[in-house]
Amino acid sequence: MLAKRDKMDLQTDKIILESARKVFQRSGYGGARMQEIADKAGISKASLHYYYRSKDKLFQTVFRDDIQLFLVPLVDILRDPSLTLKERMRTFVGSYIRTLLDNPGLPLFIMQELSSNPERLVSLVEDTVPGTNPLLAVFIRQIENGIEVGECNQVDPEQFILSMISMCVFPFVGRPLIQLLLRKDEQEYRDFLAEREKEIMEYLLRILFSNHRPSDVPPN
Amino acid sequence: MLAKRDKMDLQTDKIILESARKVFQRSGYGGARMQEIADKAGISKASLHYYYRSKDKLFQTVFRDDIQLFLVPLVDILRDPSLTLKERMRTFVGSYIRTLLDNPGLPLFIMQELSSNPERLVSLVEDTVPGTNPLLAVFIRQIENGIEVGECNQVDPEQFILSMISMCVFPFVGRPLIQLLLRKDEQEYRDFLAEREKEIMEYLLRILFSNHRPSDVPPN
DNA sequence: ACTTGTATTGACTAAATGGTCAAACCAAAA
DNA sequence: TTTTGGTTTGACCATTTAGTCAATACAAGT
Repeated sequence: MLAKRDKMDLQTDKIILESARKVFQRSGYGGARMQEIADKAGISKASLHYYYRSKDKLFQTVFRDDIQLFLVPLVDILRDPSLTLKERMRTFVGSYIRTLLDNPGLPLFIMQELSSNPERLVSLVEDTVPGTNPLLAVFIRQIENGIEVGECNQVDPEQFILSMISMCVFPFVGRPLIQLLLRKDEQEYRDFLAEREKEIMEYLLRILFSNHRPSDVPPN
Repeated sequence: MLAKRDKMDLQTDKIILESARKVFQRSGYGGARMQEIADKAGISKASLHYYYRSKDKLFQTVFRDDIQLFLVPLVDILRDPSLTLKERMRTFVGSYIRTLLDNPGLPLFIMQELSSNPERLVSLVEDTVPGTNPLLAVFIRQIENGIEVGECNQVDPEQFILSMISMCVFPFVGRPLIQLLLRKDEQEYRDFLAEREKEIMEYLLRILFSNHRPSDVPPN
């Protein structure tokens, strides 16, 4: 009775989504078991099906939420027209690493499912991110402009952006392996990732601005 | 009869491993189906069990091979004592991107399985890579040395190495998503990745050597 | 107290899945 | 030709899994 009330207050369907998210993230769609999700949510498997008719429906809901969580900050920052080049980079790196510190399992899950079922990509991504077309256009334009006026070094804008994303995301995707290579425990690795924001920015500035020196990080 | 001979010549167990690799890479351990592996290898499920007694045994074999393929070049280059700093970086990036171009699905598979079953990590990785201890020691020492003598910029060696690995590996892990963002088809993306080797080296040199200018790429 | 609409579950089903086995197959040795 | 050894498979089994359903519990309105 009390238990039931508690669940009601916490919204059973939200609890289910949280449990499902964990199980799907760890095992993928094929490896996930409805029973395990039900157990983790503290309900029966029948109740689980009462809320979400099928495994597929449940997965769709979880995946849609996750891909949105993963893409929205990226997209918003990448094409915000009011940001300068340096601001855009700094905002992206900071915001992204913070998002991922809160959801460490997110990228690997999305990559795995997208890779094993690429068809879902088109419909869901274009569903989540309206107007995919000019996603990187603003960013690329800014870099090209910087090169033209001689402020920036010659870089391929696409390669540069991919490098920025790589440096932010990969430490979360490859976490177990890197953690072993660097011989760090959970807490040490978290600290290492938090430190990483500053370090990445430093790298990006050095790549892009040949006259950049460590001292001119704080201003701007 | 002919079919059977063909299979014999090509070593049935090798065919099985190739099929299993593909299925495991796409679906993970939990999502993979023995029937699908058998079908892809052109044999019956019973034959599949004749060669590899259980799904677990088959997976172990595939995974062991893959993690070796993934780690050996990394390890060998990272601690080869005869390489200079720049040589080490150049060799690593070149060799690694080429390895991954031949096995694009490798990193994501390893990351996924390592993440859902981290215990396997310790035993298998330390099994595959003997003496994990001084893996990054040589590399880190070289960077620290370069900083001391004023040749290199101030960087955290661990963060720098992680960035190098990230830029090489992530484009393969995040392939479907990035391919969509950059609007490239298969061939365009392959070309993009092949180009990437030069671009990454340029970035790494700029990060590490403040006096580096685009012109001094070719010599050493 | 009775009704009503929602939430919950134990028991069940049908299909899928990993795994087994005896029988058949086949090339090469005897 | 017969035997022998490894190879292959159809049929089968036990277990697991997603999904169903009738029965129950329960809070709220009447």
